[in-house]
Amino acid sequence: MPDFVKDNHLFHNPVEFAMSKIGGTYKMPILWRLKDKKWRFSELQKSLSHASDRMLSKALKELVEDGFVTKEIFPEVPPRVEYTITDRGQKAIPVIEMLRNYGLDLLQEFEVEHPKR
Amino acid sequence: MPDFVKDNHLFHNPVEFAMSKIGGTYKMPILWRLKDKKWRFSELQKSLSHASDRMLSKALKELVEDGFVTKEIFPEVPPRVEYTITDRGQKAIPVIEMLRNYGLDLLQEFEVEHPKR
DNA sequence: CTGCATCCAATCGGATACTG
DNA sequence: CAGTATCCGATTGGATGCAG
Repeated sequence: MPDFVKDNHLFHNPVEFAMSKIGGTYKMPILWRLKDKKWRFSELQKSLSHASDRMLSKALKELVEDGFVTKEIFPEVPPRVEYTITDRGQKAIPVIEMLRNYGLDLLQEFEVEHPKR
Repeated sequence: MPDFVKDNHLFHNPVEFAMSKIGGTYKMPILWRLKDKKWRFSELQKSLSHASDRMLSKALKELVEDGFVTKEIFPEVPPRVEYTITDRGQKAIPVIEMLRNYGLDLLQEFEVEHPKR
């Protein structure tokens, strides 16, 4: 696999390219939630409580630009926006699922403790 | 999946934990190369030509510390060091392979052009 | 409600120089 | 040959304030 260029950015392997599209802290968690149903911005915000709205907004915007998610704006007051996963986004779900399961295995191996709550 | 703590660092989901172990620019390419055989530092350096030796050294060190790779030092002059994948590292290979194939699919979809050489 | 602007802190990665 | 030390720029992510 030779190097290649996309959007004026240099990549060295397919994994690097994939991670540029669905990597980062929030994109996979977002796609994972959109797997089964539409979500509103505020619902995602509540679910991904550790994400600032700026980061959430940024991740969603890129996912929409790259065609993994569609955005629907309802001209109401107050405004309502719904995010839906696309076919391209659905193709990422098995990858995310495998990464999830692998992460769960690793957690076992490293004997991670869960905090009391 | 609740949040959890490991090595004084907070994680929010299994994917995030997995990526903290095998993510970053160089770890997967390294593991992928070690899949079938031992590699010397200089061989990895030559193969991952875009990685500075500092970055390569850093990634290898973390992979060794986390038990994905073992390091064997031969007391010769000049010194020789060989890196070998462990069982834990082998478990990452199917994940990397899936991510690779997914990346290749995405490259097709996005119709990435390869530079002339 | 949805999200952008601005500013800032932390992390990541590159360049260079140097050592056992 | 196989790294480490140092310095620096780029990128990522958080906090706050504000706007349609």
